[in-house]
Amino acid sequence: MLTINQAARRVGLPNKTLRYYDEIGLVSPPARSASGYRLYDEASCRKLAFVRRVRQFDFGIEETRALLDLYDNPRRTSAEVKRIANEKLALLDTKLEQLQCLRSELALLIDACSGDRRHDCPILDHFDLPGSAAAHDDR
Amino acid sequence: MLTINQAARRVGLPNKTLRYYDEIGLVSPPARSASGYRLYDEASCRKLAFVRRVRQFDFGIEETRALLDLYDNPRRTSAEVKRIANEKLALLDTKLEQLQCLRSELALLIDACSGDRRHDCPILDHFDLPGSAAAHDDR
DNA sequence: CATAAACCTTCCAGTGACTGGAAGGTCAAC
DNA sequence: GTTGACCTTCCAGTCACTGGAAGGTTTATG
Repeated sequence: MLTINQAARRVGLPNKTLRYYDEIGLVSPPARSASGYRLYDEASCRKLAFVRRVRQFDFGIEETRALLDLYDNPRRTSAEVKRIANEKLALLDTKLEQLQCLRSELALLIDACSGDRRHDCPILDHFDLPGSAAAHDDR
Repeated sequence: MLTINQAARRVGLPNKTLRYYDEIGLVSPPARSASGYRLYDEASCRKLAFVRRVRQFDFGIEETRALLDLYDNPRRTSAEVKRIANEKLALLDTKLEQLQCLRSELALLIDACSGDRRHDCPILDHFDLPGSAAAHDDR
């Protein structure tokens, strides 16, 4: 049985996070020592590592809990898991698309920017309101 | 002069966010009515829209504040802005790389998953601890 | 002029997923 | 036996809002 810091090192999470996961009932240590120390076994460490991996994939805590339930439940079918994973993949794709769009816009702006001591800057101009140029130009 | 909801509609942000930006001193309305209503003018709307765009690029509030200071300050050089934008671009690239990595991993797992009524699932197996197989196999 | 609705105000609480710190108990080494 | 590393709980803070309650104001209509 591992104490909290040993388990934390083993699975690569901060001990505060393990306490938090215990608190919210996501992964609780299977035992406590006589003096109240959390004691993690192999199975709970695997769950923690599982949670860490799932979290890296940007699943929220409740999604992670659902996945963990499936992981825990030997009667779950792979179809259930696949459905959840597919939903997440779609979300991930949307996010990626948005980020890529931002990335290329920002890169374009940087390209357009002289980066010298001049005071006009296409980066800042770009962030302006549509129609605010009119406020400058038309009045 | 626009009231808070008019300004909010104009720049495409919730009125709560405008109040929040006022509270933290990011963008404050230039005036209040006799009865205390926030009154936004053209310039403050432009700043709000600027902030919205910048936030879409995933800059934090303090980065946004820095950018807004530059936007506000006619003596800033484009070099300053370019430096900040370049830093952000690098961050964005890192984030994109990580997400793409996650995406392809997840896609592979979904591919490998039978998605039927069977109980073994490569998606779940994948999230397992490295070395946990040993715990199953070796004991 | 009364009233209803649609606004506006401030203040307080909650979100998600932790993170930090204080106050205090426990354990291993020298 | 005392230092120092570790453990506990509890409370507060983070970020960038978001929601709601309680109450004041403005506008439109009867």
